[in-house]
Amino acid sequence: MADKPSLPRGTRDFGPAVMSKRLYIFDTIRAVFRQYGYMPLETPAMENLSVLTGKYGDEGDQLIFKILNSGNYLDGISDAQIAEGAKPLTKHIAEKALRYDLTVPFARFLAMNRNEVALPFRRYQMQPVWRADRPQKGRYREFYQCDADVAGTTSLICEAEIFGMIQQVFGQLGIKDYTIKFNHRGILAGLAELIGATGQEATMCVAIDKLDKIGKDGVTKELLDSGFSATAIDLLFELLDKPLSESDFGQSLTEKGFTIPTQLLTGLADLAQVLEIAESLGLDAKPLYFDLSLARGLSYYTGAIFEVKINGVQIGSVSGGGRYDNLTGLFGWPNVPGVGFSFGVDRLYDCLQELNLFPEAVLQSTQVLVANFDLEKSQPTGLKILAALRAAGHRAEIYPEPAKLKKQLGYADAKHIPLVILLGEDELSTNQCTIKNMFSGEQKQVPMSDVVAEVERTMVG
RNA sequence: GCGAUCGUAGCUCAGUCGGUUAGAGCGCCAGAUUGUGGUUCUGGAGGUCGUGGGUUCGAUCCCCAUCGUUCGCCCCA
Repeated sequence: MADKPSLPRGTRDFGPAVMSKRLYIFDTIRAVFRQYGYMPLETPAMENLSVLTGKYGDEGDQLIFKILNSGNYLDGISDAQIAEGAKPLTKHIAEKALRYDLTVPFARFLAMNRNEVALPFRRYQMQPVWRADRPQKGRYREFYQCDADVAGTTSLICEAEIFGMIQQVFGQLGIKDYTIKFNHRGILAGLAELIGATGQEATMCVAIDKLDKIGKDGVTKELLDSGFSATAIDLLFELLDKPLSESDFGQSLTEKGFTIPTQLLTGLADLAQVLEIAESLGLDAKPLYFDLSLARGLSYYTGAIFEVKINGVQIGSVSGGGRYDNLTGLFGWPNVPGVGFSFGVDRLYDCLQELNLFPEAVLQSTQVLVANFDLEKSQPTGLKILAALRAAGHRAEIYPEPAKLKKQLGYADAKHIPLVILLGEDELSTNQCTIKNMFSGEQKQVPMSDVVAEVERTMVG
């Protein structure tokens, strides 16, 4: 036997059954993005390495998949350079790399096309990204991101509309019980200022973000290790102590006699306005929760941040995003603000699977199979019916070789084909055909001229 | 980058305290049933037990290495 083929670790094939379900999710999301005026964008799988490095921090740079130069990539490399080790050598032998996310390529695109894009520019992008990470549960080295961003506006309408898109996508996918948690980086920065840790909000945020994972003691330890004072940490937890809403939070701070930092006030005002716009848009306020402990890891967020969790399943957040001030600055186009979010398709898939929310129709590839008893005799009629069904817009196929009926029906069964048209001598001689419903087992003889109409009637019922 | 875990049929896994010919379920193919699938029964195909080395009279089993898997930490989606 030849060597068994295998896949690089952290990558997957998506077979037809899985793909059908994935496409259902992609199609739903795409339709909603378009409805909100977002335009499609695709960028190359590979970027110049210099575009990607330095954007994700040291750890991120390590996780970028580099592409070895073509030809003799050691040409012009001196022994001294080799002696320096792998890291400094990388940029000489690998000039290209696989994209690590969709945000940086988007920023690169904007900077390169700044004279052509009309701001505010809304784009969505659904493509795979690659990370040279160590795979584990729910983490892959190739996975899809579904991003939608709008660049060039500070309007809070965008934030509210993102909540709208999330609600619409979830509504269409049949997900009812979910929570959209939101917070604001200004509030977190203000919080840091209040506890006398100005400038250290990044460390603070990373720690807070883990609150529900490692608990209060874990966070305390991590902050102490990072050099926060015990009094600052106590104060932090006092402030974090579960305010009900963003307005209650502001109020409770005033009652406790704190002088509220400006950026905190701005954050609170922003969030209040987002909620107001959301209400005007007719959004459901129930899933929206202000959560002061939400921090999100990504450091480039500067305004509102949010994250979506589906309740009742043990799966992390399925969507998240936020506002940032300076998307394209690294590519030489300063002061372009933006806000964006993305859906985690793989996790959404797991949720729908667990909640059993994929519609039966998603699994059906072909709607009608034309079967035959004697291919030679029934072929002309079969092809005619096939063409008529396709012309009427139905997905139809003919069983292409002579085989026992048992096998043909088994094929229909395996492929979840709901209707089978049987063509044998009896049918041909009376100019009729038999339509079999594979779910109920019912059969019906109809005249050839009525086949399409009967198929349509059966599919509706 | 660190720490574990597991590699036996297409899939999920048993098993041999080291001993002739390595098993089951599911799946696949065929028949029972030459015009009827998803149920049932019968039969069949399919494995150098991840790879390389060592110990041994003898290794799928013990030891070492290597590759791969899965999971936790870091980080992240």
